[in-house]
Amino acid sequence: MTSATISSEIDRERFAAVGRALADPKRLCVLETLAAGERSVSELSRDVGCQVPNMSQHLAVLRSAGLVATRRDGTTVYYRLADPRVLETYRLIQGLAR
Amino acid sequence: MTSATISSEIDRERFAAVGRALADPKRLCVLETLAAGERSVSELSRDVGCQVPNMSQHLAVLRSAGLVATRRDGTTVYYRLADPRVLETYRLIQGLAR
DNA sequence: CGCCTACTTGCGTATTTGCGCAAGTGGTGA
DNA sequence: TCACCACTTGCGCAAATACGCAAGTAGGCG
Repeated sequence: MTSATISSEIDRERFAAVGRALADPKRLCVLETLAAGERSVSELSRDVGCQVPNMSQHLAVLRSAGLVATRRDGTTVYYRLADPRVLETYRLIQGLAR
Repeated sequence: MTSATISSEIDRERFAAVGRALADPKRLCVLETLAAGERSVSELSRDVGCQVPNMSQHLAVLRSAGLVATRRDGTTVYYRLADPRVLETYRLIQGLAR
């Protein structure tokens, strides 16, 4: 299956949303961190090096693109990678960027 | 190899450039079109549905991200996918976007 | 050389995006 | 109920981006 599959404009818009989620270094850093296991917002904020509200916004982008999922425990929200293919995709991108 | 590989900030910036190239529906349409074989700028412009200068800029983004390559024949410039992994990555993204 | 075609680049503008900071929401425990 | 903690949301601003249009560049041909 090397043939071209032409998508609808609406579908391409959804695919582009995934691309946009992968278009920021901080969000990629989040994915790398989450590859080691789930993390709370404040932990991610500290590890990635940005303020908590900013991290929350980045996580919202990743979440709405379907790349991460959440679990709540008390007042703490834990984020994790939503699918192994997220890392797979990121690794492919890393390989392309040379 | 499920462990996390933490990249440098500089590397993540390059990875993010690939993500940015994949963050626009028109550019994704270009990739789908090029999956069927190389195309000239004017052909892509017609197929994707935008003006030639606009297409040229989109192609410059894809080119600087290393996703497409060019060949010149006379005054015509033909673009093609630079690597099979480009399509592979795009297909993974399509799969993630559900 | 002049002229045409194919493409690239520059420029102005409207829209989007990342960020900091302030304010709001929601769960927990005294 | 009150205070506290973790997180989300709203707002304003600077920077980046997509687009249309005009102008510039480059190769081919008479």
